[in-house]
Amino acid sequence: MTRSPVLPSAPLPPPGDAERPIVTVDIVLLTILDGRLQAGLTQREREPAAGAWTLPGGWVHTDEDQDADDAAVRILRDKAGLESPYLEQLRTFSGKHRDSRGWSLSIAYYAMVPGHICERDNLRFRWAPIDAARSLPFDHAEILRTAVERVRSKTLYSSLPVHLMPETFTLSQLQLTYEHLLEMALDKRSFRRRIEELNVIEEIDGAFTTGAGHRPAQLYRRRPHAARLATSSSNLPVA
Amino acid sequence: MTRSPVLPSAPLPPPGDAERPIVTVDIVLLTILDGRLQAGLTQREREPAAGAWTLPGGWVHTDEDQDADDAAVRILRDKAGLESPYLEQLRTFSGKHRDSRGWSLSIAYYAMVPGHICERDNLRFRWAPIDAARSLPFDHAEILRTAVERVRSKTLYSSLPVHLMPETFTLSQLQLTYEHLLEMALDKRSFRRRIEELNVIEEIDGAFTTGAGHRPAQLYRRRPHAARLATSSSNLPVA
DNA sequence: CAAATAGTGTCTTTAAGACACTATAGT
DNA sequence: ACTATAGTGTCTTAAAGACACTATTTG
Repeated sequence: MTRSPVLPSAPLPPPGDAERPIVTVDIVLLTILDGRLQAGLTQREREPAAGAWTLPGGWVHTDEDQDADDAAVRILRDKAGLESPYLEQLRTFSGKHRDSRGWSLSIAYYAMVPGHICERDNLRFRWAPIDAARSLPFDHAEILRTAVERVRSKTLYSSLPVHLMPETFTLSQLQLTYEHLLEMALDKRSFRRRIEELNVIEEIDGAFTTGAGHRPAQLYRRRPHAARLATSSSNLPVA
Repeated sequence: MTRSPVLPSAPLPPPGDAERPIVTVDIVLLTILDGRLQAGLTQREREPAAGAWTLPGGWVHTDEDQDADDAAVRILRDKAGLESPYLEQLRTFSGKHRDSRGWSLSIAYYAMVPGHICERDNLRFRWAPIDAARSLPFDHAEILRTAVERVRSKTLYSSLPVHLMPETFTLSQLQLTYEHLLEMALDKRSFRRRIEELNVIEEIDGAFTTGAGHRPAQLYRRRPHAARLATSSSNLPVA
């Protein structure tokens, strides 16, 4: 192939800084609370939309963040007091009109934590049932909807919801979590078969629930290899 | 919840332009050629890596692109002469070290076209078998690997590969395309059952292949609703 | 009619769902 | 002994795979 006689409308030097998009990271933080899927929201401190509750987010700090994953971890630490939640990139939302300050771009993530975490009350933070969060500012409602859709569809064939569980849990508790996520009842036998095949949790030898008025249940924990920061390929059905 | 006495390390005004990341779009353009999965590459015109073959990409033009999808469409038009290929966002790659010019961010897409398209030879463009493209500059090899992985895994449960087919095609040709993608043989009966259930292609009434030394084959086409620009949720298994 | 590929019938194997049954704690 | 939930056995149903068989063209 020879040199092109006419150059395609190819990039010349990097665009002037003024034309560079605004780059942020936004996070859909999910948990199960009161038997419902809830999203973590923070209250904005300044314009635009000062005072409004939004998805936790922030600028990418090119001086301190190695990459966008890093920025997401930092933001969750600062805004929700979380140390190592399960975190995975969702997708990037961009455009001229999604933010009044100009052409902007948000690398969106979703994160999952067990219920009853995030109780630092010096934070402007609260949980909201996902149905009550339909009217978030910017395009945050769309980001939330996309994340919930992604999490629900992964729930159908993967072990993603184990990241909503506490350190130790029973199979019945895990099944309840799946049922709250999917908003449908699951068959106990099929559920247990599926989870066992996925091979992501393990029995804790000799550890059982006590004190309930019925037969004690085996306690389980996540297998250690279940990473907290996932690449998008890690929970696919096996080929 | 009351106002926080100590502000979290929250964003102050937007970072100065100099600290904004460099934002590009890169595209993994795929086709089947010579019975193998191949990627479309363009030759870089300037530093860094001038002369090297890379994934087609370019700056986001905040003045003319409505959003990142728009930028991807423009880049494919300019660099590969394509008008409406199937296009879907893959994920965003970012970091301090992926480009020598500084903290950069690439919104990666994958695109799929029928073979024997893109034959404008005033373009610095060529096809390369994906195995021969392991040593692309920047992190383009990783982006390519991620895209191929995504496409292969979607092939297992979706109709994605119909976008690699020409206007009209036979079921045997479609099966061959799946087999080239997955690098495995598929059972004819199961394949036809699956495709029929997906409901994405339709018989062309009375149109058959001719001239081959054997029984003619029914010709098919994509059903019109099969969008060329997909959101990530559109090809999921049904709930 | 021989060769080659298109397309179908149907049996086998595997996975998913339904659902009853047994197990074991607390009261 | 009764209740409530944990956990298992097993039959039924649906999906996937294997593979032989029929169909229809060209030469």
